Amino acid sequence: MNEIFNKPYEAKEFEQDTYKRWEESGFFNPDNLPESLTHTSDLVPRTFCIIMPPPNANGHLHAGHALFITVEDIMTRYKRMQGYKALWVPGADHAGFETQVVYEKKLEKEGRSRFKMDPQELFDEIMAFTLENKKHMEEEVKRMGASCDWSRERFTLDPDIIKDVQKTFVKMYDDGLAYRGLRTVNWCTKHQTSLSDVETESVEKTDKLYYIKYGPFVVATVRPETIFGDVAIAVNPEDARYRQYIGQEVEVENPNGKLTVKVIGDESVDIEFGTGALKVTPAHDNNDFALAQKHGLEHVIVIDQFGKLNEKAGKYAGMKIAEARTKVVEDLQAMGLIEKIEEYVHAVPTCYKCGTTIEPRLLPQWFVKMKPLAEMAAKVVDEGKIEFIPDNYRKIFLYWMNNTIDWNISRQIVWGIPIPAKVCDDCNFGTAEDIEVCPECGSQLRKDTDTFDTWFSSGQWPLLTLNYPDGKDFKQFYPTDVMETGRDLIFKWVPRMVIFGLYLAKEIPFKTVYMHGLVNDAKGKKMSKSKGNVVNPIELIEKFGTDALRMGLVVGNTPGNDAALAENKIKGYRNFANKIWQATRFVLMNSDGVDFSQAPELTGRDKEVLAECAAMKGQITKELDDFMIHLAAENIYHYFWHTFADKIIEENKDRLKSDNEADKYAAQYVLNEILRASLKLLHPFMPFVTETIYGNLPGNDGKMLMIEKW
RNA sequence: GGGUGAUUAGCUCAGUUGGUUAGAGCAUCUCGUUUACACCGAGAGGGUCGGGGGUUCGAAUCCCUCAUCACCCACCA
Repeated sequence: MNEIFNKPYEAKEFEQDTYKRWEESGFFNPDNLPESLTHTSDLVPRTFCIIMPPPNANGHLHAGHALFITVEDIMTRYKRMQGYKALWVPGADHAGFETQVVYEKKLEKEGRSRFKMDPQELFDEIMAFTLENKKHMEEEVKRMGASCDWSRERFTLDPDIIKDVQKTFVKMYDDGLAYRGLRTVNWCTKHQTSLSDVETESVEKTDKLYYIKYGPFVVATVRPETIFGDVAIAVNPEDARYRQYIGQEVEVENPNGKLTVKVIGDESVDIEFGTGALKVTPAHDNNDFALAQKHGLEHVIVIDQFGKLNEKAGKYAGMKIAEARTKVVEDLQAMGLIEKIEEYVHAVPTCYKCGTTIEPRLLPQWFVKMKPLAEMAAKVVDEGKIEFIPDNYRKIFLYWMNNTIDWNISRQIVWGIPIPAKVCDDCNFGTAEDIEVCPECGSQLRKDTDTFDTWFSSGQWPLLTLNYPDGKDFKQFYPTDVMETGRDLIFKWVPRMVIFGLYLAKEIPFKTVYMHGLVNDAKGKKMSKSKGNVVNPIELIEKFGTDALRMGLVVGNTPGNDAALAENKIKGYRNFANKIWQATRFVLMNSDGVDFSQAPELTGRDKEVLAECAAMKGQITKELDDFMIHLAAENIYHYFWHTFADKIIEENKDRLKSDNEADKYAAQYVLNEILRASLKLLHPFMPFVTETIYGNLPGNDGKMLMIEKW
């Protein structure tokens, strides 16, 4: 027996070396898997593929990463051992806006600002920062035991990725699916960029609702400071109070003087709300913009990109929104134009990173026409071509796909993939063609300086990583088998991958979507820096070992639901790792030098026990096939500890001391059989301790459990 | 205003298409230093499965309803 078994299992002593051995073996790359494992009677070997959701390369791994790496690694190792050519493609995401925000904070601390920097210089700095963090991230993924193929790792800013992403844009432009549009977009006045709808967060806020006397009407508004941008008053055509005004022009008064606005009738106006009369400010409200489009109204911009009123606001020019609001209300009050003020609770969109209230801003941007694309995506899901685990995410997906609005893909930040377009500043024209002069107004075109929304590139990730359209990997592994990702990405990411897959490759990108929930603290509370309850997975690895952390993350953690992560739980699995170690020690101590080539004379009980072990294998297999990882992990744990160690080993202790050589041999045989079988079943969950043990079993020199047949 | 999930032992959670006395880990208590392991073993206590109603021979599981919590979505200004 190898002397390493003479002391308790200490994960730290073995894990890093074991990972190195795996990497050096080359078996993370499915092309290197031995035929003895992958060979089937079919001509084409069975494949299995997972594309890793590329972690943001702007920091360290958190508990959520640890969970998804564990789940995906379990799936991959399981399939690999089953003889599939298993490919798990790692990646790193430049995470455009996210990283830019992280870097801006860093600049702020240093007393610098991106707005005073040359764009290229800023880009280079963020690139250096990202590449440094990318290394940390990769190291940490390795420490989790991830059996992904590093030779295929991709970064979302790899030159060929950039080229392919830009190509997709041009194709969409040619197909009429990407267009330059002028409309109100979600503008963050702090970060000076527009955001898509999924990048805003609705926050409940109590504001004042001002009832303003406005010509023959009283209008209710929370934004009196936009009054200078009003172009109309809208009422419901059904509303008997106001019907007679529709179509007329009326004179209204504001602190800057008198204004003539049109009265329009529109069913979207709620008769019950406020006074039933709505002031229309197309440049600063999404709703009003839609109304203006419909009724052919002009728009007057009164607030600039920094959230300050402009010259159109007369004496309020230069004031910030909040200040202007107070002042305008004061002045209106002095003029006797405020009828009443009410408290009003409503949901306000804010920047999901800094919480700044989103300012709807009229801006020419690139949009993706979502309707036809979303319909394709909804169709394949409706037809059951993509399975969701748990199934209720299918409903959420469909709801989302049936309620899309056009996707703003322009970001006014440097950290991203440049949009390959030419735009006209004079008439808002834009084109993906390489021309110099605006065909609309004759002005000189300029190169668009905006970059793509991150999700525009990550949405194509399965295609990009597998080298669509001509790559060998694409032909072999697309569509992929499982997309395992966080439940919060059901909107942001999953639909976009389906859409791009269907649009470009004419085929779904994955057959199964597996959603994991959040990892919370021991009490089930959300981890947050401010609460100080954030657990660092690497610290837990240092303390208890990766295998223990993996089990702690996975046991009892049902797909789609949030999980509580307690140190005690992980400690329990650290103990379990040692239990496996000690049981091995016992078995080896009692069968030193025994040659198992002879068939043993098994007792009835032996046969029963072996049959039980085989049944356990069947059960774990079924549970893994059904993506019930939480059950599989718990069952193999329970089997090993409470059946194998507590019962079978105990039962056999006397036989091992027996003088009856045949019976002793049978006992040794049974224990060895079950030990080896259990190590295989445990390996996807606890790869390090099982691999370490396996390599130290007699006769196993150089053999790897990782590629043993399941 | 919509939607989803949750509610099971002191705590954190399982319970796979309804089927024998409802499970695990941790915690608690009792016993045990038996040469694999105290990061251990043997055993014990502890739950009217959120409330109410219904379907069924049978419900933690299916249906209705109410309550509480969590999360997500939302352009009534």
